[in-house]
Amino acid sequence: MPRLDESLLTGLPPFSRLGRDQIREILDQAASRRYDEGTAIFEEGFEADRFYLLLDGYLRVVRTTEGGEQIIVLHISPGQLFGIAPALQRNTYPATAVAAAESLALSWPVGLWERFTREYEGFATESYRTLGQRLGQIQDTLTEMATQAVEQRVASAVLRMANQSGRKTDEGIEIAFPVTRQNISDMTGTTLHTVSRLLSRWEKDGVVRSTRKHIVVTDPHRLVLLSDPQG
DNA sequence: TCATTAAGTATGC
DNA sequence: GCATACTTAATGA
Repeated sequence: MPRLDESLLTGLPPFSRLGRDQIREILDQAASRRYDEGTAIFEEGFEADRFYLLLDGYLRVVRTTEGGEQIIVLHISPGQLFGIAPALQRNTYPATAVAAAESLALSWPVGLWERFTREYEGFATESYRTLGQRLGQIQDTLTEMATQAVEQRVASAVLRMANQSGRKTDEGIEIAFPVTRQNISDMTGTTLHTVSRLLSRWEKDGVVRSTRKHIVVTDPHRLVLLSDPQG
């Protein structure tokens, strides 16, 4: 395995307080792997033998119901830790992580978790901050699901992806990874047909522009209004 | 208001 | 040319 460059981790929150030598130590123990779009990094219920950091790409965190339907719980962006089951005192992964685009991740054996939190200043704090933020986001979507109409939920989901991964283009804010209507319906608890109809209408109204697996938010402000029940 | 069924077109390997 | 993505209309809970 090629030696990993220290610049991969410098500046990332979990490691920002560490010196060069410590970053070197951490990298020397890491495995680095590339994942094709659609590949699972790990699966729900399986033994959590490693924890991960996403260097490049985007992930969908997915849970499957008894009925076999998929629910997209959240997305992971570059620089974020994921699969941190040890922080939850778990020995199995609570969800499946799937590469939404071609992705690159580092990973370490769970056995190192305890040492990381003990020896690397800021690592524990950042991990729990990440968990807290995710819990907050999950709670938000949960309340949204229970209280808001479909159009508001879909608008929020699209905005969330645009905010998290959006890159600005002359057209507007472009979601940086491939998303299907089905994916969005898996995030919002509706059907792909309803999502398709909404996107078609929004496109006609000049709020978004979309082609297959690709969405650009051309009028973010209008979309924010659409996500608001008062509209 | 929204899911379901159904029947079609478009797109990309 | 085939699978996958997407669109649209009709129907009914």
